[in-house]
Amino acid sequence: MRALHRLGKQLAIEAVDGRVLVVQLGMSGQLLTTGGGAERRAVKRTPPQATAAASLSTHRHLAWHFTAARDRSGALIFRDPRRFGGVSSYASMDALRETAWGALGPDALTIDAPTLALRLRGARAIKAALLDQAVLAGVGNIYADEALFRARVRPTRRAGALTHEEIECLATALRSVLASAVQHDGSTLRDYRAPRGQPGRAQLLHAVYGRAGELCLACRCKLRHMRLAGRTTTWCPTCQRASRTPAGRER
DNA sequence: GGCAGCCTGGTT
DNA sequence: AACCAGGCTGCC
Repeated sequence: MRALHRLGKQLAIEAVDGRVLVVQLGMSGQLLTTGGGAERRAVKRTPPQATAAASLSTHRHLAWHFTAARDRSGALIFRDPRRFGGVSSYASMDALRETAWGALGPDALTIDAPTLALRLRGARAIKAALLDQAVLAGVGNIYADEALFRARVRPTRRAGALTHEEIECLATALRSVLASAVQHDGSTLRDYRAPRGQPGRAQLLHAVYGRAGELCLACRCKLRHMRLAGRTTTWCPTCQRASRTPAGRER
């Protein structure tokens, strides 16, 4: 392998000959690793019950086997119970960038406010815009809700009607929510596992996702939920106001 | 734009 | 049996 690339939720594996495989995990996909020197070290630190939760040996659709010296060979496994994910190939990174990746928006992990402002045009709901990978690449249902909560923007707000201040806040929220999720090995709600098979811990940090009916961590009022852009959407009716708060009122 | 449909499995 | 789930495509 020559290099790894990522744009949004897509991972590109560039081979030595320049050809590229793109992995998209979809809803339930996982990339798991076995063997290699690192696993032995990781196993020592992993409690036995952590691996007993779910069988990671079913629904294995694809595996790449690597050989290396001194018994350090291993494999990379693509596992996807729900089969919404997939792997596709491209002749080169240029070919990928000219086609699939050319249609994606800028990466959400490093989005800045001016760039975000340029992307958020139109009358549709801000949440629908955030979920659109052509607008911004890398935000799914969990982190759209989490970022909107942190930015105190109601998901139904028209994307093109956000104030400069709100966009600034939203860009910062997107970066920090995603960076935190990466740092915590992602959100394991059911299927997802980090490469060594360990569950993520980012779900412990969710302020709104999956908490409809519970109390807002900031204001203690009851979190509401609705269907938006075909997805369950949870928000705080007090913290995330329907329109910009008039000057002089709270913050 | 919204939304059915893709697919499996867990919960109600 | 019906409904729900982390995503995305294609069809109105």
